[in-house]
Amino acid sequence: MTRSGSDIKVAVDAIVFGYSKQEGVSILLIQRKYPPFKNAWAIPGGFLLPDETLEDAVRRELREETGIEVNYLEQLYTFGAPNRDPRQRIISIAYMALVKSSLFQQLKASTDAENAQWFNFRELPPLAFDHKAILDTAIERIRTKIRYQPIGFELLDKKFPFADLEKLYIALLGRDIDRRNFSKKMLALGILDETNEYAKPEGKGRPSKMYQFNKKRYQQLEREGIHFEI
Amino acid sequence: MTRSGSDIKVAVDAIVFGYSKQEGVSILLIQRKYPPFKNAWAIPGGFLLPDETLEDAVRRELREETGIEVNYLEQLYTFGAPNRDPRQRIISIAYMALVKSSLFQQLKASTDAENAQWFNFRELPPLAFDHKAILDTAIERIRTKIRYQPIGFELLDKKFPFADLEKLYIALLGRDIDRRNFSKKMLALGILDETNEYAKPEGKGRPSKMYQFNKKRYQQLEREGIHFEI
DNA sequence: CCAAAAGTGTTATGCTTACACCCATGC
DNA sequence: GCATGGGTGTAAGCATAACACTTTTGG
Repeated sequence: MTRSGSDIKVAVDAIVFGYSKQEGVSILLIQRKYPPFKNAWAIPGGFLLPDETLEDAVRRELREETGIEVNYLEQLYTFGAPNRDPRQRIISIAYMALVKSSLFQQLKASTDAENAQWFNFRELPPLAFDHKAILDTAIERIRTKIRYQPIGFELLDKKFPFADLEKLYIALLGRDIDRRNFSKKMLALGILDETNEYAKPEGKGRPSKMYQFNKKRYQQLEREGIHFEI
Repeated sequence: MTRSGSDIKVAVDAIVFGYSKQEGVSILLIQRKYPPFKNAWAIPGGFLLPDETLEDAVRRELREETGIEVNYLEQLYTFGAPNRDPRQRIISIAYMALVKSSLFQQLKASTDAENAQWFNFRELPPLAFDHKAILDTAIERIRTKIRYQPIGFELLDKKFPFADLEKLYIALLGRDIDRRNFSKKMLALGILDETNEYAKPEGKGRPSKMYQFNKKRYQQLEREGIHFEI
């Protein structure tokens, strides 16, 4: 075993996804105030403290830099190329985070997060460091994962109109999906519960029933070895 | 951004898988010579040097500790709980590595790797640190991944009898698979090329044709968006 | 009553699964 | 010639994919 590693630093970064029917899928970026890459956009993140877990570090950095609280966090990949930061060797453990729709919309509206800003995931600005690669990895991950794990619900509110779920899938997958087949599959699995609430109609159109993700039921199916796939 | 991280060290660890028809799926472990966990078995690995890539570090450590050269390497997960090492904070970036069958069998035979040893993946000894968790992650990963990515071939030789491939799947998945359906699917995709060689019969039974993985064809299918699934 | 969005069933097709007998070799 | 492992096809069932009209609301 070779003993070394002393002047290598460890950081965490988080790709935060938000969603609303109007804005689509968005990603939270911050604008750098100092060189290198001064004024460029970057993924929020920072150095790991000596006694905190990786996840705690991510949550802390997000709080400090953007004021956000996420409700889903998943480790993505660790980026460690020797020259990814021009100043010194930094290993970055990247996480993917998801924010509930209502919170995302509040944040969109507020100006609290001084230099943080949401960008549609298809119209991203140039990014600092190797953050483009990190982001691509995250987008790839969420796209793949939404097809066989119920992470989409983490981007929606507790109760949501069915059409919002469908639009989320369309936005992420970048292609149309058949509404009938989609609802058939979702409802057949029993992981969606109908509520007796209705969405307030916005402008025109028939108001939709509100649905709710049934996590218990999902975990039950998971234990039985039943997987869904869209 | 919080500046810190100075006395956190970075290590890489590798879960090395080997396979032979006789031995089944095996994992390479080393026996620790010094405390903590003196004499306990552990996953090979060590500290990252200031200027090497993560993959280079893994390959170097494997060479140093076990004399092995792997032909497939994939980042698995990063383990960083504050107390995973009793001495100090160590972040470990774990990799999964695969070794070709013939090389695995050479290594089994040789005593070069003084304190390194292969263990069947179902009969593992108690492990040092959090290495059990790392190993479980790796086993889970290879099991899932072999079903939709052609990583099984990385454990076999360039040319192999079809039955070996089948046995590898049976060993990894831990259940029988239907020989006819399995070969139908594999051959239908065209990712396996028949050679005109035959395996030397060992003892009894009809000798089997040797097959070869057609990587180009697989990459072609991948580009066309066609996925296989066992 | 018109425009917009929600809600809902049926059929065809392809894929997956289940299943059993013959073949080539060594001893 | 027998024991061992290799090689092969077909039919049923199931899941997926394709497809369009009716309902409810606001204006």
